[in-house]
Amino acid sequence: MAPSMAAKKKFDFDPKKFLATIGEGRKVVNFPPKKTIFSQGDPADAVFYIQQGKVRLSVVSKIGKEATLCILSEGEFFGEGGLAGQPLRMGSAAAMTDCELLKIDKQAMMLALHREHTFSDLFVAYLLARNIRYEEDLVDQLFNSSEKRLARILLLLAHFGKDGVPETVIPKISQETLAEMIGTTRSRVSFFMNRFRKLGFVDYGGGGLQVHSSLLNIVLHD
Amino acid sequence: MAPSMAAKKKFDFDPKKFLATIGEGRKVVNFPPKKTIFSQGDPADAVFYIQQGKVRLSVVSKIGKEATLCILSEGEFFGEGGLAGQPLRMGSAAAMTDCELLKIDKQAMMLALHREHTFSDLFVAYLLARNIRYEEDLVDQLFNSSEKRLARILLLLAHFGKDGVPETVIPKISQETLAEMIGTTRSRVSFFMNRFRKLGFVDYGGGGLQVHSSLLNIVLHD
DNA sequence: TCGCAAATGCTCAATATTGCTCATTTTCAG
DNA sequence: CTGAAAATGAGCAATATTGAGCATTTGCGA
Repeated sequence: MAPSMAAKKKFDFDPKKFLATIGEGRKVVNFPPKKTIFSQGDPADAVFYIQQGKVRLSVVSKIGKEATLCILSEGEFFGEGGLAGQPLRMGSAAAMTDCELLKIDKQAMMLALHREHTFSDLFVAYLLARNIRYEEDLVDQLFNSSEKRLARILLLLAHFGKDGVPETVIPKISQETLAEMIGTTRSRVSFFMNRFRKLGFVDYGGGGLQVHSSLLNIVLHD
Repeated sequence: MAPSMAAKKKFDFDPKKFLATIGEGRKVVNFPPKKTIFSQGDPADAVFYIQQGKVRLSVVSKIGKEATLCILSEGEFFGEGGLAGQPLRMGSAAAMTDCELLKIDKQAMMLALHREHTFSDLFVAYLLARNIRYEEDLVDQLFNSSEKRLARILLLLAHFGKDGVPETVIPKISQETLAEMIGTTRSRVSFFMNRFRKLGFVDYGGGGLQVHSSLLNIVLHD
C-alpha cells in the first residue's frame, strides 16, 4: 500500500510531516557506532526518536556495575524520562550502529503532545508498548533462571528485524552485554552459550550468531 | 487550596468531571479486600482508575509460580494493556483493601484519549511515571541482591502514603507476597526480615511493621 | 474462648551463581 | 600483515539461593 517498503516501522509515523508541525524544537542528528548520545547525569531536556539504527540504553550502579536495559530500533522513542519531570538522565544511551535520530526539545514535545492528536495517540501507543515490554522483562527476571533469561533475550534479538524469517542472525553483541541484559556474569553467559551451541540451539557459523528459534523455545518452555 | 484534603493524589484528575465527558462507557465499581478484579486470561476490554484503595497486580507462570508486579494506589490506572492491543489480560488484579474503582470501557478510553487533551496529558504522565517505575524495578533486579531488593521494597511500601512522615507502618502484607515481589523464596524473606529486625531496621511492635527508613537506607547504599 | 488455617521462624542438603584467574582466539587499526 | 586490545572458553573455591520439611505463632471466625 504505502509507497515505501519500510515494513518494520513500529508505528505509522511520518517524521517529515512532524518536522513541519513543530517549528524550531527539533532536528535530525547522526551518530556513528559506539558514540554516546547522552550520559547518566546529563540534563534531560530532549526526547529522541529513532529513524534509523539501533540504540542501547544502560545504567551504571553506584559500585560501577553496568546493566543494559534495552536495545531500541527504528520507530522507537527514548529519553522520555524528562517529560515526566526527571531533571537528569537516569541512564546512558549509545549508538550501536550508524544512527539517524530525531532530537525533539522537551518543550516542543510537550506542546506537540498536547496539540496534535495523532502524535499523542502515537506516543501513547509507544508508551503502552514499552510498558508491556518492561513488564515482561520484569516477569522474566522474577520467574526465570539465568539460562532461560539468556534464551529469551536471544530469541528477542533474533526476531529484531523480523520479516517472517524463522531463524535469523543476531546483530553483533558481546557476551558482556548479554550478561548485562539478563543480570548475570559473563562467565555464566559463556557457559550457557557453549551449552546451547553443543545442543545445536545456536550456531556461530555464517558471519554472525544464528539462532534456531524453535529449539531455543524448548529451553524457555522446558 | 482545593476544598478537599486529598494530598496523595498522583495527578490532578477530577473523576466527576470525567464521568460527565464520556457517556456510557464508564462506571464506578467497588471491591472488598481480596476480591479479584480481573484474572489472567480474561478479555482485556476495560481500563481501571483507582479512586480509593490498593490493588495488587500479579502474574502466574506456566509452572504455577506467582509474581507480584506492583501494588497500586489512589490515582493510578491499571489494565491498560488492552489499549495496546493485548486481547487478553496478561496478569491478574485483586483488591487489597476496600476499593472504589472507575471502570472505563476500552472504546470510551480510546475516544477520551483522542479527544480530551487534558485527559490524554494526564494519562501520558501516568504512563511515563509507570515506565520509570518499571525501569527502576528492572534495574533493581539486575543490580541488587535479594537482601537489597527486600530493603528497597520495604522502603517503597513505607513511603506509600507518604505525607512527610519519615517512618511509617507498612500495610498488611505477607512474607509470601514480599517474596513474590522481589523474586525470591519465602525462606529468604523470613531470613532477612529477622536479620533486619535484629539490627533494628524494622520493628514488629505497634500494630503493623515499622520501618526505620534511615537505617534501611544503609542496607541499600551498603 | 476454642480451634483451625495461615503465616512465620528455622534447619539443612542440593544447586546455582559469583568472582576471580588464566589461556586462547578474534578483531581491527596502523 | 602484525601486534595490541577485546572477546571468549574454562576451571575453581567461596557464597548465595533454592526447596523442602517441620515446629511455633498469629489471626480470626464460629
